[in-house]
Amino acid sequence: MNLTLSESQSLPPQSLQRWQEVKAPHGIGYRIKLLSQLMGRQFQEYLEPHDLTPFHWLVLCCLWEQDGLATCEVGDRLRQVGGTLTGVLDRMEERGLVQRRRDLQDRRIWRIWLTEEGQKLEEILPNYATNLYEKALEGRSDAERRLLSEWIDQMIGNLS
Amino acid sequence: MNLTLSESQSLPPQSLQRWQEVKAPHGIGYRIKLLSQLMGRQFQEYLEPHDLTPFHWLVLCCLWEQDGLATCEVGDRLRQVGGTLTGVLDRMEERGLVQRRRDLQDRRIWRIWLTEEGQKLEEILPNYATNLYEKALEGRSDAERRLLSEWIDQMIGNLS
DNA sequence: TGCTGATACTTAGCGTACGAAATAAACGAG
DNA sequence: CTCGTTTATTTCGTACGCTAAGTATCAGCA
Repeated sequence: MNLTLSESQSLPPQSLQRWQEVKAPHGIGYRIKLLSQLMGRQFQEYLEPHDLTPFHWLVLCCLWEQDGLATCEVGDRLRQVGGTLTGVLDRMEERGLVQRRRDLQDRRIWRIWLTEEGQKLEEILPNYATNLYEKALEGRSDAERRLLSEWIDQMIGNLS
Repeated sequence: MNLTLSESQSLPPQSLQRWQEVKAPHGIGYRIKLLSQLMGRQFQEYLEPHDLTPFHWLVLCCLWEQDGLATCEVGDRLRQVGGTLTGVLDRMEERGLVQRRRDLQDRRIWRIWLTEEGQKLEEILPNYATNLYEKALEGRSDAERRLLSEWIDQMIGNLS
């Protein structure tokens, strides 16, 4: 079996389907996730003093944008499956950053709400998301920025 | 504490040290690792039929380039710490892809050697590494390619 | 020869990450 | 109103990925 790219078109339909049906992220969450992977250690060292993992911070970013998201909505934004979220949210709840409450209309849904501590952190870590992204584009012309931004989008699956 | 990027210069020296002392990768291994993260599922689906995880494939790439590497040399190329490698190599050995043998000169070192099956896979998965990287740059002009390539290098820590 | 520090690797513990199976709740057709 | 399907979440098992601590070996030096 030859797996060169010229043959990537002939992947079983199901595989392609699964790749394409990935939902578009809302906001800048996934880009940040990508960057946090790229930045690696350096990124963690910013968060360490606050006893936050990158993942915790990403969840907080989502909630700062809109509090009371459902677990699956957070998953959509961060492109994580439910199984992963469960453990992360467990630890965040234990750590006192968020609280889970059941949706009153649809009792299948658990909504995630920021605690007071979670809200406070937004002020302590201001604009970090934007700055992290900007740093990657630092010193680039507008044309270059557009290209890079567009390229990232293409790489992670033709996002809007 | 303000964590905007303008203050990233004032990180404790030790932290900066740790970030900068990351060793440069040999060959294209780390770029591929980066791309495999970006490509995500799609990438795994290529490897699945061969019962390979992306990590297994990366280790194989290193060994195809040079067989009989020490564990720490593989770690350098893939930018992984020893603790991570141990488990991965355990599974690869169990799976019959590689074999660990002690270095005769320096008995602290365990060298990783491809088994027959590991060697065969090189022919089954030809040029995939290069093609994966090329696909990301597909349809770009030379100038754009240079920029993107340069930018990736910058992002992952000023590689050579 | 025996001590000391460096080096290569393993072990342990924690936190992601995924898919698949299980559970619970909502919903639509008859 | 009930049955089967869909949807939201959790649980389970496996595989990274990191740090810190432990073990074995080497290498230099008195």
